[in-house]
Order: sequence, then C-alpha cells, then structure tokens
Amino acid sequence: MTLDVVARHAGVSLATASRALNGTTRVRDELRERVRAAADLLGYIPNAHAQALASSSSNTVGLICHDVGDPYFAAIADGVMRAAAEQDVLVMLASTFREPAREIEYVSILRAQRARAILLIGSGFQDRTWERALSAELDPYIRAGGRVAVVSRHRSVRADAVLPENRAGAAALARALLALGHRRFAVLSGPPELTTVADRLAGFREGLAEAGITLDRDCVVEGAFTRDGGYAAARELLARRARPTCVFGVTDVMAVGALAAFREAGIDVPADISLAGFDDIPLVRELTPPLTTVALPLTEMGQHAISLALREPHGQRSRVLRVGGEVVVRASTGPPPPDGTTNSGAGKGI
Amino acid sequence: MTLDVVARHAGVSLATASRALNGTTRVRDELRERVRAAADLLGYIPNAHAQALASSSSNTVGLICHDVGDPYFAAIADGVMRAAAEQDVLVMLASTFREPAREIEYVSILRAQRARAILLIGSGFQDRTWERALSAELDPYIRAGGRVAVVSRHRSVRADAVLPENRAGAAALARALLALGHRRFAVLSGPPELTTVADRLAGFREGLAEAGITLDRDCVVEGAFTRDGGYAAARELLARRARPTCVFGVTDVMAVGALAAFREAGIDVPADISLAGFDDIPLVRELTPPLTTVALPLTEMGQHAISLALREPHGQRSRVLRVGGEVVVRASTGPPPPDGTTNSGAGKGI
DNA sequence: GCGCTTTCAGAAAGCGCTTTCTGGTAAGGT
DNA sequence: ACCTTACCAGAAAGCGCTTTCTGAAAGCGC
Repeated sequence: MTLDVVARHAGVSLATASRALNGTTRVRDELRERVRAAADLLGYIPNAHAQALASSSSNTVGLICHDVGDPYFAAIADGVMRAAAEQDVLVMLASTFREPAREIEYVSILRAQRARAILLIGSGFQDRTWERALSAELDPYIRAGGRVAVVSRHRSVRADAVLPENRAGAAALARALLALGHRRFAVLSGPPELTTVADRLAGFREGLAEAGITLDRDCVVEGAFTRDGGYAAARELLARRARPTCVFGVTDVMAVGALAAFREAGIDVPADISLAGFDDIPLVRELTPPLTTVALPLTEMGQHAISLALREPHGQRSRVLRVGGEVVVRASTGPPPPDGTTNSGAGKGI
Repeated sequence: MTLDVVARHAGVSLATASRALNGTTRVRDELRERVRAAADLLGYIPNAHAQALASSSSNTVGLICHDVGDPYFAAIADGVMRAAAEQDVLVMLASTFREPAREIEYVSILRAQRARAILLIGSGFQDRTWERALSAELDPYIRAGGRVAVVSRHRSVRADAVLPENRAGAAALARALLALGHRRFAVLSGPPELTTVADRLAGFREGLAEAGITLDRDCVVEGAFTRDGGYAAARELLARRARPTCVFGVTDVMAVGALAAFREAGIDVPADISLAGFDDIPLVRELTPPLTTVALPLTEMGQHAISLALREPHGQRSRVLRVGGEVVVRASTGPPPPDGTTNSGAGKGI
C-alpha cells in the first residue's frame, strides 16, 4: 500500500496526497478529506524510511545506557520514554552491558539510523583511547546536525548535559554521617575508571576532610557497579582488620548488595554499621532498614535529557542542568555503636 | 557523505561499492579493500533509511511494554536487549504507561517503521473493542510478513508466544501455602481486565479448591499493578473485618507494596501474616523477609521472545514456549499464627 | 474588464541506497 | 583456436516518499 495508490484512489496527485496527510501546506479541505478517507479505507501506513529519506529527517532518538535491567537506568529510561511520547519521537534503545566499546559501536549504528539525537546515559570512562574513539563518532555526528545529550557524565563533546551533584551530594552525605558521630568510614567504590565514582569519592573525601578525617587506601574497596559487586566488596571489607562504623556505597545498587552481605555476616544495620548509598532508586525505600542515600530525580533526569537535546534553538553552547544532591536520611544510618567494637561474627538479628 | 562519493574515491562504481561494503556478492578482494579504505578515510556512514527503502527490509524490532520503569518489564527488556545485540538488530522501545490505546498506536508506528518484528510484553486486556482494534493493526502487519511475539499474554493473533505458567504456578503456590497450614487467604489482585490477573487468580483458586477452600469476594482486593497499587490494596484489606493468615499478591511488585503496608500496620510477616508474590523479580530477594514467590525466568523470556520472532522458518503455525512456574519458598511465608487472632494494630517489631 | 496577487494542485526531480540485468574478461573444455 | 562457463563490475531502474517548481484558477483593486 503506497501513497500513490491512495492518491489515485482519491483522485488526486501523489503530491497532493502527501500534503493532505502531512498537513504541511494548505490543501482544500474537501480534498484532504478525500485523501484521508482513501488512506483509511486502504489501510495505508506510510513508510517511515521513505519519509526519512525524502525529507532527510527522522524522529527517532537513540538512548544508550549501560544496563536496562538496572533500576537506576530503568528509572531514567522511564523518564526518557515519557518525554519521548510527549514529543512524538521514537526511541531506539541500546544497552552496552557495561562494555565501553559497545557504546561507540552503538553511536555508529544510531548515526546510520540518522537519529535526531543521541542520549548517553551514565558515567563515561576515564580512558584516553576510548574517549578519542567516542569523540571520533560523536563529533562528525554533531557537525552534521545531530544532537547529543549526556546524563550523569562529563561532557567530553559539545553536548547538553544533565549532571547530578555527585560531588556536592557526596560531601553533604559525609557531613550528615559525621554529624551522627561516625569517625571510621569505608567506601564501597565502583570501577575507578568511571567518572561518577571518582566524583562521588572526591566529594565524600572532601566532606570528611572538613572534620579532619581522611580515608586511607584500606578503607576503599572496589567492586563492580552492580548488586553483586556491592556484595563482594562488602565481604572483602569485612575480611579486613579494621572495621568501620559507617559504610558508603557509591551507588544504591551496590549498597543493596552490601546490606545483604552485612545481614549474612550477622551485622546489624544501623546498630553495628551504618550504611548509605547514592541515587535513591525506588527500591531502597523497600529495604529493611530503608537506605539513607543522596537523592537524584532519576525520571526527571531522563525527561530533561531528551528535552534538552530536542529543544529548538540548538544554541552554539551546550546547556548544563545540575540536579539532585539532597541527602535523604533513612533508617540505615544511626549513631555509631557505643564502643565501636561490635566486631566479628555472631551479632544479632537474622 | 554518500556511497557514490566513496565509490568515486575508490575508483569503482556505485554498485560495486555497495557490494564491497555489504559483502553480499563476490567482489575482487583488492577492490573491496579499496572501497573499505575509502569509506574509512571519508568517515562514511551508510544511511539506514536508504538501505531499508532500497532493500525493503530493516533490522529493527519493536518492543512494546507497559512500563520500562517496572522491574518486571525492565528484566524482560534486558533479555530482549541481549538477544538483540547478538542478532544485530536494533530495538525500538515503546512504553504504553499502561494505557491500552497507546499500545495500538505504537503498533501502528512500528508498522510505519517497517519493524521486522513486534514484541508485545505483558498482559493483554480483556476488552473486545481493544482486541479488535489491536488485531486490525496486527493482522495486516503479519500478512505483510511482519513477525509478532508476545510475552505473558494470550495470543489473540497468529503470534509466537512465551507464556508463563500463570495458572499452574499459582496453583502450586496455593498448595505450598496450604501445606504450611493456612486456611484463611486473601488475594491482592490487579486490574481484573488483565488476562494475567485472571489466570493467576484462577490458578490460585484451583489450588485452594483441592483443599476444599474457596475464596469469597471479600478476600480479593483489586489494585493497580504497581507497588502503590499493592500498598493500597493491602490497606484496604486490613480495613476489612476478617483478617487472613496468608496473602497472595498476584505480582511481586504488588506484594512489595503490601509488605510496606503490613509493616506500617505493625503486622509481622510471616509471624502474623504470610505473604507471597509472583514473578520473582530480583528485588524481592533483598526484602526483609525475602518474598516467597513463583519464579519466572524474566530475562530469558525476553531473549526467547525475540529469538522466536526472528527465527528463520516463520512456519505457518505459531510457536508457544511455556516457562517458569516454580514456587520459591522464602522467609515471607510460614505457618499461620497459633490461634489466628493476632489481629489489629500494635504487633511487634517495627 | 485588465493585470495583479494569491491559493492550491500536479509534474518531476531527487533522497541514498540495493539489485537486476547486461556486458566484458579470464578461465576451462575440446 | 573457438566456444562455453564462471565471475566480476557497471548501468540503470527503482524503493516510497517530500518538496520545489510550474501552472491554472480564482480573487481583487482600479
């Protein structure tokens, strides 16, 4: 079913049929109706590829995230979908499974698809070669009129950005934890090459520094940016000598894993150890105890990203939107245990 | 940057350049290399729209789900993305926000995009008009060679399907709960027009019936298929006279809300009330207590869906894959309280 | 009533590819 | 040496639209 059949059926020319359906130019109302009726009758479905080709424009945007299954990305993706539905754009989804190379590959694919915008969600990697390769894809895309927006990632290219207050948020969290009386901290950190990790760590250190506390090497355990990564990191932490009274998981997802590890080890949160996260993914409210964290408006972040990218006047300069960073204190944090030696093994609770 | 520039640059014809890059036909190795080199040098990116138009084929599939932010759909989407990456297809994501009409609209959009397959994830609605309208979109699509796969939904059209053992699973769950000694049950049900709800309810009733127990009207509370829906339903349940010793949330997500409501009401799970869900979304393992549920291989379901849809010999008949249905007993269920009158208010613990 | 602008419809030229069809050349058979 | 196959490269015809350009008809002031 092509447009010219519809046109013939309606007794008008191909050009008129096109205009009638797209409403781009004035067409006599009677003709427009005739075309519409014919299209309906014939069950005409336009060919988006032909449209895109002829008009050299499309209304798809690409969404690249590290892992759709992760609640953090799922929440952002949800926001993107909402905004996309409003703006009548179609979203092409790409999940890199946390492999940097895949991200570059997907940018290339989305370029081929002539996506109107590409959204990069989540931390970038601190890796010169990777950055260069990514820019090599992104730069020509932008030069050709493509829009790029990043969420929670430093702008390596001329892109609009939605940036969480990673540093300030982590610092504020540190202050809040200090205020509870904690002095011995540990951090469950993610892959150090992720900029988000670096920022949050730096912020946390900054906050601690105000109280004259420094975090030594030993107190930072690295793990994957996943629930299991947090779990493993927490186990490793417990295996070390000095036990902290307060643990900061650089993402909520990691903190969730840590909570499980603590429970398994018979450590009570927050009586024995206080635990805090970052992101405020919906699930942390359901935990026992609910997690203290730094809140990010995840869904809004997704909405903003796509809106920024699609906003009309591209403007030569990129826009930056800073969001979140509020500390939300919940029951997973409390004062440190009386003597701070509630160590090893048994514990109470389950 | 178009192919003919590349061709000229490589000193070959447009046709040869096309063949060289797509490797579809034999081209002298030397020429192929020359074309590749030229393409690289010029930073050539093919135009997927032109390719699709010329070849009348594309390698995109559409994924329609009710809500990407929901962990259930996120897990399935994750599976879809994995399989898609393997098969080199691009996924267009659509989220209906649980509005039936949107689903139909998206099918139409995906038809215009000439998606190779359309994946419908999640329960359908029991609504004659809606079904008819959906079929009106799907049928011509299929007739035109499009593939449709549904996950967790009755096949209203000639589509491949990945079907959870909703009925058998719920029945098995009922048996397991009966075995614990429960006799007074309640169900937190979703919107009754969702087929999934109907199936699970029927299965649960079936299981109970084997012990001669019937579920009266009063014991089934309906709520939205969300965490908050479960929360609200649980509250409503508590407000009613007779209190059950065991509650079945037809989805884990609803059960999560119910758990929160119970906790708020000072009801201990499982000491006062046992609680079970369905789906086994990852998050339920993190709860306190972790939820007893009926497990579904969510990620695999997504993978299967896309594989089924893309499998070569379309076969005139549709394929059905039944999955899941195993009861996973965790700590949220236990024997009923001694006298079954641990009612109202106070309770213990938080 | 005459030239003017204005409005709307059609013809036709692409958009950037794939693919069929045709032709040329080298290899193989006799 | 001649004809057949086989293989590879080029010409050209679309794929299904949008959009520019052109033209016809109608509205308007004088």
